[in-house]
Amino acid sequence: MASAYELLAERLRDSFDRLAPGADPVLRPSEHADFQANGAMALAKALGRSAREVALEIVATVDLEGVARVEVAGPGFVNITLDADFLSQRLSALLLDDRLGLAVVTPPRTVVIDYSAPNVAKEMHVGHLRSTVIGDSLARLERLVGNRVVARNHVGDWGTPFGMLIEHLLDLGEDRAIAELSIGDLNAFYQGARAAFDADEGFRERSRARVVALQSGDAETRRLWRILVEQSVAYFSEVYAKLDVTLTPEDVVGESSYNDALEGVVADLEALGLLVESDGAQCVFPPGFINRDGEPLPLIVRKRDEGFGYAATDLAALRDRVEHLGADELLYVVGAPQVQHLAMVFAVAREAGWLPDSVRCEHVAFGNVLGPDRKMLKTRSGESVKLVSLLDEAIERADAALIERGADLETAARRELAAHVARAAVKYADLATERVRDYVFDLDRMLAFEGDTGPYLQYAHARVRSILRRAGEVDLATATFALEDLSARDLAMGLLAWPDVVASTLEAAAPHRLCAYLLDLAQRLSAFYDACPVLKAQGPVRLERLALCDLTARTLRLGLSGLGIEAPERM
RNA sequence: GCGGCUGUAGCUCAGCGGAUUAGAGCAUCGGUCUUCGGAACCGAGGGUCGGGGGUUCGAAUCCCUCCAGCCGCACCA
Repeated sequence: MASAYELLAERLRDSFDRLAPGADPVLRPSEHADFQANGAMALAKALGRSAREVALEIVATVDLEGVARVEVAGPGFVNITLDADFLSQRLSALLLDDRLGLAVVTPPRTVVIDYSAPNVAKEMHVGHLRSTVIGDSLARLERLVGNRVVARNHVGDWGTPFGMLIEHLLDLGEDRAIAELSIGDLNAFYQGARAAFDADEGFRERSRARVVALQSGDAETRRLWRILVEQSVAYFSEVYAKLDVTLTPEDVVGESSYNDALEGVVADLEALGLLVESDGAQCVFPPGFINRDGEPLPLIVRKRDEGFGYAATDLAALRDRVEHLGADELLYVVGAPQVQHLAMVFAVAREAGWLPDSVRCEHVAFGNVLGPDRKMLKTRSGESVKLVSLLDEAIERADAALIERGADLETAARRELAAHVARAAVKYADLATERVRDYVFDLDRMLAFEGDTGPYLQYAHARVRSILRRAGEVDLATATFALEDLSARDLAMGLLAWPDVVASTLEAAAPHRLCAYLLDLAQRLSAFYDACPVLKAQGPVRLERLALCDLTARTLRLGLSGLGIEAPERM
């Protein structure tokens, strides 16, 4: 089923097209009408006629019989107001639709989403929060519209630090090292290794030798390395569970997975004539990238010491995703500082023919999480903050808030609810502002149960669910929608917007649009049941109101699920 | 130096190919309803949309320029 928006857009395009082939209207929701269509001014110019005349002609020719009323509103635009019957029909259709009007993409597209990407034997910190939460929301939404999602957790499991980490593991003894890693004390482990490396020349030498052994495939070294990887991945899984994120160990495809493909990347670039030697390194110079001296900037594929840089790994991963996974879309949920690097990787991949124009490839960049001082979030001692400790603190505070509000629950149930609320608070705060901006991590603000927060949305849902529970078993399918009260009509318009919001959110890879929509919907809901008592009403009016409540509850729940946020029945 | 991102109400932020009076949340003030869960609703005050130019009938939005903050600019990923 096409959304009301799509239907209007199509009819309008027909009308514009009749006046001037190829003319394209802009349609958007408006405060002054249900929708506003712009573009008559441009059309008038192209035709050499007056804007008003053209607008009148649009009104006369657009075929919205039985759908909407169109009227001239200003020099370059027209207002569109949906007919009550049409609205009512639409709502009735939604009642029978689990997806609330959301169309399934056919045929499904394969969307590869690269997100989270923590480092082995290194603590997850708030920087990983953003990639993980944003990536997971996009993954959930892509699945919701019927696309096939391949999550790739590009874990940092290779490179020179592993010489040092393996030697440290041996110094501690395997059992103790595993014990340290398995309780999630990755900071202590990593810093222990770092300290030994900085202090002890002998350790440094052993580390260097160990890197060589690792890279040459020495069996015992590989075994030790695997311990580090497995312990870390197990720990990451615990964090993902605590965050309620859909990533699994199967999604972990670390940097090392591409080792065997790196030679091929270099050889193929060479064969394509793209490879240039510069200062002993093998480079590609994609056009348009300049260094600080105004000279072309290289993407270093192979270093002077014959080692491969991360550009080679990224290129190998990209090839794999297009050639073997059959990606139609590649999304890289990676921090904003990597813009130039990724732009260069994409440019080289396009040049090499590894990334066809038909494949959408996007760096889903995001800004930093800041502390109250508006600088990068750090502990008092200057270390980065452990992600789990932030989550644990959020849960404690949510629990305290529930107790304070007199939550009538067993302890275990209350603790579980607190975890739901805490996740909602943290995730919503992360998702609700435009990705590329930095934001301040402030638990007080996030956990407020009023205003623009995750818990508020959960509350709105729980409250409307409570009304529906009290109403008992009712057959809503027979509801009809008169929408006599303005607040009911506003709510209905909000419900109809759902599919378009999802589409727009995915198009821009911008979950904050969905956040804004859900908040707006919750506000329309409040206004509605303030003005329209549900359970006190009788007959068809009661049925209509119950149906609106039901649709809103389902939209909130489904929308929150797309953000990775649970919608509890009670709270 | 070059490039990128950010700059909108006291605070936190929306504003998605230009369009009617620039919106929301928090905070402040006032009001409503003998509360279908008040974690409510309605309203008011509060804005040189960083500054300045330009394009346009019309600019927070497009172009140029300047200012401020952050980030990146060859072998660590």
